[in-house]
Amino acid sequence: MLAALLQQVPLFTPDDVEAFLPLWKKRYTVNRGDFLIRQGQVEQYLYFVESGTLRLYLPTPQEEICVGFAYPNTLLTSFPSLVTQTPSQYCIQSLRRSELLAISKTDFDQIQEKRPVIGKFWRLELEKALAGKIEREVDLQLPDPAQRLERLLRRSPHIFQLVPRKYIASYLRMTPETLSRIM
Amino acid sequence: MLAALLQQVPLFTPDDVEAFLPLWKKRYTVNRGDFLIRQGQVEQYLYFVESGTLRLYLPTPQEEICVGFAYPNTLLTSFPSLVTQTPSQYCIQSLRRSELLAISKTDFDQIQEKRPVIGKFWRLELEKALAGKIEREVDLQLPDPAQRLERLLRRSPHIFQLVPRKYIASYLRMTPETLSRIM
DNA sequence: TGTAATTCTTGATTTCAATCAAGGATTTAG
DNA sequence: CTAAATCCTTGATTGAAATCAAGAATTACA
Repeated sequence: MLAALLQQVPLFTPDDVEAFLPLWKKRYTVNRGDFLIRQGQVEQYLYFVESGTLRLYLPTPQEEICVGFAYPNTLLTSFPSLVTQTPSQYCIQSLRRSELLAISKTDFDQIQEKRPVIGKFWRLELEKALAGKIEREVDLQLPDPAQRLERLLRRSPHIFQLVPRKYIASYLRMTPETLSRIM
Repeated sequence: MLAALLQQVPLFTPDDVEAFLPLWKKRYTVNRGDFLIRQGQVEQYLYFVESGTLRLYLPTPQEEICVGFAYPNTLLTSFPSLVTQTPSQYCIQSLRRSELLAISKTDFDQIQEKRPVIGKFWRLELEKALAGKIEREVDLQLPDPAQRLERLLRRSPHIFQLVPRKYIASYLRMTPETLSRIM
């Protein structure tokens, strides 16, 4: 599954894939409600979701602010913690039984040094992620809840099949009641 | 100025800097109100701000949504347009006389291929930018305007010296009146 | 430097989403 | 399969920020 995905990256030779794939050695199975990482822990892994659904959120005194979701074929990590090796602000919780593969930061850093093409792959992933966050930034600034919903429906309709509405509402910075009224 | 900054990047040898620096060959001077890029144009350059202040915004039928600022020693571009080579959604406007250096996308791509260390430099810049956007995403989701202001004051106090309040208000998704009342 | 343009502040009013509340639907898990 | 928990919907009310408005302060530039 990860294999299929990596094989389709045009940058990679079969040899690259063969070197990369075995580094994804940890297999995680997390049940509904379990945490992949909690606030305060330092992120050590980059994950690949094989099955299931997860939510990323920031716990605050007032509420849990949902900042993202992960589902099959997505990469997942507490990014700022991973790159700076500081305690994570965010929690990652599984919304159902989920299966993941993981590569450690050190293995990932090393193979990027050894194989520049994997460094380039990661650069392209970062570029995609950054462009996505810039889109998202605009979404969040739209003053009308219906507009925010519309943009999410357009860009990620599948989320509505996977994730309870209350989390989507938080992600769209509105209450579940408001989301219910405009859907 | 850019030279000083690049020399301080630990990754770079003097030879790297010598290869990189001359590619920043375009010099732009833009006056107050001038545009570096308008909606619909395809971004060709990565800019470095030598002096001045600029704002990045999304024009919408209802309002101009401010999504960022640039000031001396920052890199600047209409990022999604640059990486995907599609028309920019965003405008970049100068808020005062500003001077910039620019490197073309093609030159930048080429030197990253030739010198992996510059690819790595860019990867690290992307990681920083992405971590910053993730912080920003949380800032925008905070329901209380005073909290959003507080976080910006903490992280970027200098922009309050550089940028008219009305743009900062938009950036914080509130009206200038609200910002005035809570400052 | 003086004048026009722009930006900021403050007050009064309105609007729209949050909150509070309760019943109904769906999902989970034993 | 059933009970319990969770989640969603709908209505009534409240509250906080947007809007509207006007005057003051600041900044631009000729």
